[in-house]
Amino acid sequence: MRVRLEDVARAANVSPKTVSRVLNDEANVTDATRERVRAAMEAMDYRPHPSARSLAGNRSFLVAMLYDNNDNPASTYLAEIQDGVLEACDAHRYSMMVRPLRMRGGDFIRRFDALISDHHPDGVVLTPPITDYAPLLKRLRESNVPYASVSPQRRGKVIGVTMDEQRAARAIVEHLLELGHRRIAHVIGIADHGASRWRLAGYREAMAAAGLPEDPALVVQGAFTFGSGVEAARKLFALAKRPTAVFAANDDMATGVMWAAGEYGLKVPHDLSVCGFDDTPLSRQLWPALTTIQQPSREMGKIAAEQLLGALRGHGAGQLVQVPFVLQIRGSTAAVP
Amino acid sequence: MRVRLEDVARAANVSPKTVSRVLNDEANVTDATRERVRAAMEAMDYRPHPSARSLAGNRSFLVAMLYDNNDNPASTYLAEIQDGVLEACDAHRYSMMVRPLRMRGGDFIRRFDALISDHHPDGVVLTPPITDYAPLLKRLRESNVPYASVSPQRRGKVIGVTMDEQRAARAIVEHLLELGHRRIAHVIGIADHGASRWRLAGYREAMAAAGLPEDPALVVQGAFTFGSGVEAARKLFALAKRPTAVFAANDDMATGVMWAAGEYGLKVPHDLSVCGFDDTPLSRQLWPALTTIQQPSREMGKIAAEQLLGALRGHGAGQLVQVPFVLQIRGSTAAVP
DNA sequence: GAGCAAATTGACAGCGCTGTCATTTATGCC
DNA sequence: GGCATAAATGACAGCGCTGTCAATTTGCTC
Repeated sequence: MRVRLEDVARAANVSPKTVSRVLNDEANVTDATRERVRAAMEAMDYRPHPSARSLAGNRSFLVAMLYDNNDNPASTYLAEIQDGVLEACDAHRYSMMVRPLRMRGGDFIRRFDALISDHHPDGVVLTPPITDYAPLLKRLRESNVPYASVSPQRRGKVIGVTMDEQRAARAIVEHLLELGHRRIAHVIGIADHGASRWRLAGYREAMAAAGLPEDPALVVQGAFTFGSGVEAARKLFALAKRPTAVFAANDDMATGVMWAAGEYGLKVPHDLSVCGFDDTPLSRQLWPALTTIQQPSREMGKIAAEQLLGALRGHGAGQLVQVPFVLQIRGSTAAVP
Repeated sequence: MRVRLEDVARAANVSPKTVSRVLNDEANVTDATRERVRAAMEAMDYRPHPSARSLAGNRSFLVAMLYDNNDNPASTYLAEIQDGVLEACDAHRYSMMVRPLRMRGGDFIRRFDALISDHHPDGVVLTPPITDYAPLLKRLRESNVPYASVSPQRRGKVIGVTMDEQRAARAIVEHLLELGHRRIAHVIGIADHGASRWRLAGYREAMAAAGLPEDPALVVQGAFTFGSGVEAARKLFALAKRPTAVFAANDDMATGVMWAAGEYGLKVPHDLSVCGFDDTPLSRQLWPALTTIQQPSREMGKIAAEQLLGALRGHGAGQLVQVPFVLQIRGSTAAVP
């Protein structure tokens, strides 16, 4: 039979309420009592019943991770974030659920409300691009559900984790400039995503700093997908003055650019340097391997969850933590011929 | 304030217990009453409190999806399975949690027990290679936790979903044979995984059927990773009589083979045909794109979860459903020169 | 329409915990 | 040492449901 809190109380010779206090790390228990109760719990291998705790205490010990499964970023990125969130939740004995939540389609808010009333999460972790969906943020505040964001566009009072994507983008374009490239193209991601904006801004910043005026023909719209990278590249290769290097806003599109280069008989990196952003496993498996920006996604998921959990447990308000990036230089970029 | 079952009962002019019966689709409620209660629930947008239900009814409405995060298959594969499981759980108003569970390391069973006593899932979905880990299966039976498996090795009384991987492997090797290849190599996956065994068996079956004796030098051990594919390919390319085609047991290894081909100056598919297994998104993004076997992973996750949920809700015992595969012929395979 | 079995409905306790508030014990101060 | 105050502990109700079993209604037979 299951060991209940009452059994532990009897064994430690205290009231159930005191055991509950120890369980929840509450104040007003002498060290001696606390130790005795802890020992009893340990000895009996006591496991609190989550539903009972949740029902009586009016909280669920549940964190929901929300993602968009329609404009969603690469699944490996999400899987890594998820892994990090899970790790943090486990450490704090919270459980985690994942919720795909299609942003397009009018009933987004209704489905969010259903999530809340069906599962009562104590808090929510938002992943891009959901981090910036205003109606959702509004609803979260209204319903008083704490949340943390991974790479949100707006800073301010938001808690969670970011990386300086603009500086990273600038760094990768500077790498191309150092290799002697001047006609450097950029393939933009989905227009309103923060990732797209920052990466474009970093590109512009580096180009401007190098004294190169922007050539609108070299900045092409993409959509973060492989296919959109292929199409963007075709436009670029059809130009009279073709670029010598392309910086795509993510690895999938960069892969598309490399594919299109194959189509046009362009050798990477000899005839064309290509770089991406994200350092997906894929980027190491291409031939040649892709120069890109490594983002510590798993770590970012973990940090976002930790900020959320810290806030939930009243350890201060939580912050927006910034993590470093790494420029991964591989075979897809080389000096201009 | 939250709408409770009691409120619905009052509105429908019945006892709380009757509302509970309607909620749980129990027998012995007249159609008229049932309809009246349903209408009241609808009108009040009633949402049962999961913890209360769980506490009183001694079940959790929770399904746990277990995966191995150390020998784990490609993350996109798992992400798709997860998506399917989630879809099925949602449809039946169950919640889902994901649990990475490292198979190596002695405390596997202890961590599994912790999962059960911490979260009380009503059932478990197993993904490969965890599906075949005997100590776990034993423990599941002992603790009487229902489970469904995705691609289990053992058949018998197991419920879940499979694909005829041997026949699929045979089909892809037959495709190579039809292109005129005779020296066809195979790169094996991690030895004791069902996937590796079936795919090897299919390869052998096709070769034997074509009257080709097995050349041990052409069958190389890999480990399902990109790197192991590269290494396996180097061994193959170093042979005096190099193969004209390679069938790798998954796409990651096939990608490694293509990479190694680049190293050796071999053109795919002109000098070497390569094919894989799984149809990961990656396989379409290579140049040339990879001939491979498409597995309906998402669908498989959904089916496994449905079998489990069906069994949980007493709709019969559940079955082992077999799903079809599709041979995706792409640019990486061509006629022998 | 009485008599009986079967179907339907309801009363009530209790799942395992925590919130509230009362009670007991320790601590500090003159 | 006596008193005021704070810290520690406990009693008890109740969170929102469902299981058990008793009460009531319905349908059937003769």
